[in-house]
Amino acid sequence: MLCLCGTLLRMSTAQGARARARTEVTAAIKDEARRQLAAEGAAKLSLRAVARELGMVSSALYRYFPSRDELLTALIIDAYDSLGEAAEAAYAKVRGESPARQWVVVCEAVREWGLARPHEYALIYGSPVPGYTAPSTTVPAAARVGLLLIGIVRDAHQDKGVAQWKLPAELRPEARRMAEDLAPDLPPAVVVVLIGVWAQLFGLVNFEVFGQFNRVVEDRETFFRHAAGQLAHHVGLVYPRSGATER
Amino acid sequence: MLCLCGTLLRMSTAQGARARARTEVTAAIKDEARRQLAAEGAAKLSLRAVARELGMVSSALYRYFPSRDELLTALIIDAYDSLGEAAEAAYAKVRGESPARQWVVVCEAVREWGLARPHEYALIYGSPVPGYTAPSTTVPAAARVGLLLIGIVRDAHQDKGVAQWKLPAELRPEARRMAEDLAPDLPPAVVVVLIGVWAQLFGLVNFEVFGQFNRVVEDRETFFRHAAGQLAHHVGLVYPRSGATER
DNA sequence: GCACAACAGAGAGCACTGCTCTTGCTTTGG
DNA sequence: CCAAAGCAAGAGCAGTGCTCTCTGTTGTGC
Repeated sequence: MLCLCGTLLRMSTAQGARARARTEVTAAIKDEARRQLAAEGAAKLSLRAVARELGMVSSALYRYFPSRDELLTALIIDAYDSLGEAAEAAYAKVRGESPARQWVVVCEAVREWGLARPHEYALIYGSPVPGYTAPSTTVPAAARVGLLLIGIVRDAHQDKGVAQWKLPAELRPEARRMAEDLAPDLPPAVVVVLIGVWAQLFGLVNFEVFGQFNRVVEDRETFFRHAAGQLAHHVGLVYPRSGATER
Repeated sequence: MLCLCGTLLRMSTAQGARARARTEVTAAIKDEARRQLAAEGAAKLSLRAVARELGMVSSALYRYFPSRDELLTALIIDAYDSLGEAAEAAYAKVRGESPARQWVVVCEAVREWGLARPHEYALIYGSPVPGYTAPSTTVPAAARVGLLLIGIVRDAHQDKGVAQWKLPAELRPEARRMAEDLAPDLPPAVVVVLIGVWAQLFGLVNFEVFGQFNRVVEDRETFFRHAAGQLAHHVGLVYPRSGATER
């Protein structure tokens, strides 16, 4: 036990030359893979090409990633983390401001991240590429943006309460379940709307990143800000200036 | 001119044995490709495997589709059409009923179509697979569901008017533009919300089809019906029983 | 300090892919 | 009836993921 702890500690802090080289090569592989991903898309990402570009033979690459799909999942996790970081950074900049503004700013950060890296975005919010389901190792990284959005609503709720909708009876048990799992301190009705709005946000970003808005929406930034504001309104966050949109 | 017309007419009505064989083989190829698509996903769809299964040699297949990507775009168009047909069929069944109900029923049809054929759904609403942008030949087929939704709102509007939101000033020019292109007979504010809701609908379906709701939403059908109802509410369609959801 | 094990890279090779080109054969239209 | 066009087949090229074997190298326990 203690011995194992010691080993782990030593490996993570003062790693030997070999271990360091390993992490460096691993990082180099992921970097080059990310470059190819950005250039050509996930479909054309090739292990051999990555190896070639790195000046090593393709079989050597399998010492670091047991398969192409494993490389891809590593990139997926990194992408989730990068997106989460971008969202959290945007959130940090508006910490003191109104919940609605925080919400819109985080949404815009997600959108901008996706527009800047369409292929990485496609990796995580497009169709799942490798097999069928993304391995469960991606779950924690994937949850970051969602948790951030929940946090914003939670703060607003603890502050002065959020407007909430009345749920139809058939949805109430499910709503209770979801609230218990995700945010026990929030009213079930809010959690239900939140989950829906979460998906809808990525619907908006998807359509823009994947070009479905081409020749439909022109001034997409303004449009998105408006839509994100409506989503905020929908989860009960109200703009201080009494609503940018109203009946 | 006349001669050409005659030729075209003859080709489309009483096509020769060769032409018939060609359309038959083309259909068989697409069928087999669709089968493999459903079984393994777009990434593993292989021209050679399709040819093998059909008992022909791979090079022969290039007489019918000039490349793998062309085959895929053919499948994409078919998928759009199939989805559009499903949506229109669902719409036809509730023609006389309230706009809100029509809306929800069409949304549910989209969801069910996607859940039944996740890979075909991924082809059209997931990340664009072939190169970068889907060729413009897919546009008309792609618009069917959107036009159907617009139609529902238009009918409701002509009937008794729909509730509409006040737009912020910065969005008004863009709103006018969008309304002019898509539905000149609808108020710009409605069109803006409609486009947003259109994207949000597919955000909901995306998350469900691609498994983002796994371990988050359990009773997904009820949840979706509720969310679709809220979207209807959002575009100004109101339930006859004074709203399934209210403040 | 040294032997042994774990590791890293190289190369060959397998089965597969998309795609091209050439070669015969069949159908079709003038 | 015959040239032209359409079709299938086969060989072949360049590329892919992945495995296996074979060398060196590096780190570790005795």
